[in-house]
Amino acid sequence: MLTPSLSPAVGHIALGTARPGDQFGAIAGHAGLVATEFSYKKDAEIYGEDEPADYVYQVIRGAVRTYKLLSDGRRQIGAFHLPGDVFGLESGATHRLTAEAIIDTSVRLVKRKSLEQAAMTDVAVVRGLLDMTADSLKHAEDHMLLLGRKTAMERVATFLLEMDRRLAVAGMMALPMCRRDIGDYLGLTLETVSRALSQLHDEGVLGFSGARQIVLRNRQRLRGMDA
Amino acid sequence: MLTPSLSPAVGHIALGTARPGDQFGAIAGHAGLVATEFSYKKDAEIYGEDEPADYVYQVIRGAVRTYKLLSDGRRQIGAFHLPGDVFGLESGATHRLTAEAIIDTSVRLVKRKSLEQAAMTDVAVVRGLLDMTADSLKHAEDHMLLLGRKTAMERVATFLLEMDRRLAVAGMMALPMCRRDIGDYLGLTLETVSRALSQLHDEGVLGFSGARQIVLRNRQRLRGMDA
DNA sequence: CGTCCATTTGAGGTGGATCAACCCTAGTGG
DNA sequence: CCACTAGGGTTGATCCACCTCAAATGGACG
Repeated sequence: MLTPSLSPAVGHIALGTARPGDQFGAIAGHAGLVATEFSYKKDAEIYGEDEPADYVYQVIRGAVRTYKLLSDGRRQIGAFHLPGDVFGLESGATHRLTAEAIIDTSVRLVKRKSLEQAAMTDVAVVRGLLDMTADSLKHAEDHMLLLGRKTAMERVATFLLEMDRRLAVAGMMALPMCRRDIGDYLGLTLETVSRALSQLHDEGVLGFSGARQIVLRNRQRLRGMDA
Repeated sequence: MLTPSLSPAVGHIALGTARPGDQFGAIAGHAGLVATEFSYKKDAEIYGEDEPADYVYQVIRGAVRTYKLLSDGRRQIGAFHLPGDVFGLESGATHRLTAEAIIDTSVRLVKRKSLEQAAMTDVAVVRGLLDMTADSLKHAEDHMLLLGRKTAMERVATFLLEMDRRLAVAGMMALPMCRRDIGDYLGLTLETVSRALSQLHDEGVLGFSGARQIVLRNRQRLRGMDA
């Protein structure tokens, strides 16, 4: 992992200007918490599985994938983290997934120690951490249902609706990730993802302008497909 | 859902005798928290998906499954809860999975409101809730890898090692759940689970004394199979 | 304009699902 | 105490959704 403190891109800013809806909101107001900014190039590792969890991160710009690997290289992406999302929050001492920048990405990070310090005296801080962890758990529970029981088409429909909700601007979404990432998120191969998207395109449910620029033309239909 | 307060089986006990390793440990010491005991018959629903989350539960005796359903009845069990385990802990207002007793089961429960009250003033309580939620998240992350990327045999091997760790006594485990439950936990059919177990039996990796009494004869081999 | 990688599309294979008996065993009632 | 029954479990045969392997196409960038 790159060491943030050695980077020329580092700057120090005080947390305390929480925007509405900011996931850092609950902890941002705490005096004394200092956030550092840092940037990662496409495909750069932010932290590795089982590495010490010394920082907590928030995406400012770009996109991050967190995943687990099996010994033979099979990969399961647990979540995509988009601007505003917090990731890398752990209860134990180490990270349980690897985090990588999907595209050039900027993150804000705070020292885990200082967060623990703040949490020791401020109930609102711990409460904020609890809510963020509970959000991750909710996502994981929904995703277990998808991975264990949904068909390929249902998985892709669910994915499209999730991404539409999280990153659509003006009815259009620009996916940061490739087909292989989508497959590894949905428990499918990249070919199966591609075929499902092609079929949805043929049926007029979505439109492409470039493989990663997608506009949903029939959300209702898609909701009906996600089981 | 049955209403605990109407049950004849109800009794009131003060939390405060935390055993070492008790998952309730961090919150049990808090003065004023009252736990109620309650029992459920085999297959009884403890709470339903989207019902108000008014209580948090701990298994005393028996076993609980928590699951999500798709509209056509496909089911994904997210976790099995065994004696000592806490379940039903939510950040939002409602439960996100359904909970059912697998066999006759006793639970301890505390009012969510009183927990929130305690959490408001006591950092240790929130911290306890955070740690328990983080444990659930860790399990969910591991399970996503299993559901998305492991083969049937790898899933069953992982399941056996998990149950061995959690409920083996004297090298033997008594599974409380049927093959269908195991399948719905692992994202497989009950037939596939049965075939995998039979194969492991034929290979001498495990022994049966009744379909649900299993003894692992070669844990190392099993660990090698769980990928 | 050419190169490279992502994506699409095609053809064929397969792991696990489905459908269908059959078997075991715990529980029940005679 | 044993025959009967029902529900859980096993096993077999077949099917098919998705994977694998392979090739063609396309789009971004130098």
